[in-house]
Amino acid sequence: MRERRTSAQGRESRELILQTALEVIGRRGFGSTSLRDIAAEVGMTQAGMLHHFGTKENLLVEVLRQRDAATREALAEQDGDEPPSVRVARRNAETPALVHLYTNLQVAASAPDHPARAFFEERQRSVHAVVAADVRARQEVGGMPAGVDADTAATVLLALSDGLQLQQGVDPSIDIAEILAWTWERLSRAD
Amino acid sequence: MRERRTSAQGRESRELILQTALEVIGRRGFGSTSLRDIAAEVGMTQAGMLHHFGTKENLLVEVLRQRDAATREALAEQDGDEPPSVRVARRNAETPALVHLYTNLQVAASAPDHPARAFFEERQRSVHAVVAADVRARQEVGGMPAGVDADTAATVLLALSDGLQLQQGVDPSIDIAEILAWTWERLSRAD
DNA sequence: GTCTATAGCTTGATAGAC
DNA sequence: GTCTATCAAGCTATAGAC
Repeated sequence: MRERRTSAQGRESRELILQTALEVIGRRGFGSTSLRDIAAEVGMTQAGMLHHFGTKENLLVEVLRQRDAATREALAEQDGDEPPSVRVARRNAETPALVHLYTNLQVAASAPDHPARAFFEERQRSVHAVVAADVRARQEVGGMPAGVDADTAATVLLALSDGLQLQQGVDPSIDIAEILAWTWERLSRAD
Repeated sequence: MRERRTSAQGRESRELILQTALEVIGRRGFGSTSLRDIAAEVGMTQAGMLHHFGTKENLLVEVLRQRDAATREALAEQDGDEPPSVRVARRNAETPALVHLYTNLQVAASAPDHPARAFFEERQRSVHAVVAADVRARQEVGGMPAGVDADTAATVLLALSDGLQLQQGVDPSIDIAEILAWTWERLSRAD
């Protein structure tokens, strides 16, 4: 029983750290947030946090990993006829801090030797696969013209999502889901 | 004459610094390039460089400013029927370092108090205006259906460009101009 | 206009006690 | 699992000589 309790506490610490990290980054901005800043808010020291995650990048990647898992679950639920890209965008609009973290970390991970690079490579592949599969499924039901290449469409939808998130950093008035839906609608027009 | 010569030398120093900054960032990556790194390659000290630009951000923004000016000139030249977004993408493909710098600096400028924020706000406005005007011009000639809202189309094309650049950081195999042309073609289909 | 020297700060990470 | 203490390194920016 002791082991169980210990392990549960450990899990709670991790949860608290991840959640707080996101909060602080949202408030101070990615570039101005240090491990110390997060630790202070958690009520722990920098060293204490690193005991759980090893490095800063591990910690941040873990935030995104958890979010991705939650997003997959949310997508599994039935919800009208909207494509995944639009549904995810609506969801993300509720958590701007997460979008900020995602964008910043991905850009940093462009460096060939960045520790988070592998995560983003894999993530890009898997997300692309989901979106492309959705397009193909709709083509079989006639919801999307067969003339549209599913992989290209997926690339467009995903890049558009990322680009809108990037632009939103500078111009917060952009409504990402709306623009995505507009684009989706244009792509769906019969040839 | 002395004044003329002095000023000309100053201009040459600035040029050399800007050019070298881009080279070094391309080689080492944005996140791993310090003023010292650039200065070393220029054959000058960090302090010497700051005499010309004041701060690091000023220097980097100046690189983008010059590039923007050159791009505007290039766009003015006649060149087939391709829309500005595609032409610019083809041009950018020749200078990946510049795309890397642009993307990184823009993300960093998302922070509300970042010194480069104003530059990107203004830039976004002006680029949007150019692209939207191009769409409207084509609508008058019949090259683009009137049912397409020009501002929305411009937002899509620009965000798509940015997003593709972002993704290219992780997956260099993406052909940005091709995807943009594909999207442009789909948007141009008559209603 | 360029240099030397350095201030002044922040950072991520580690060692070792408890 | 968490803390204290500290390291080693890095950075931008500035002061002042030349």
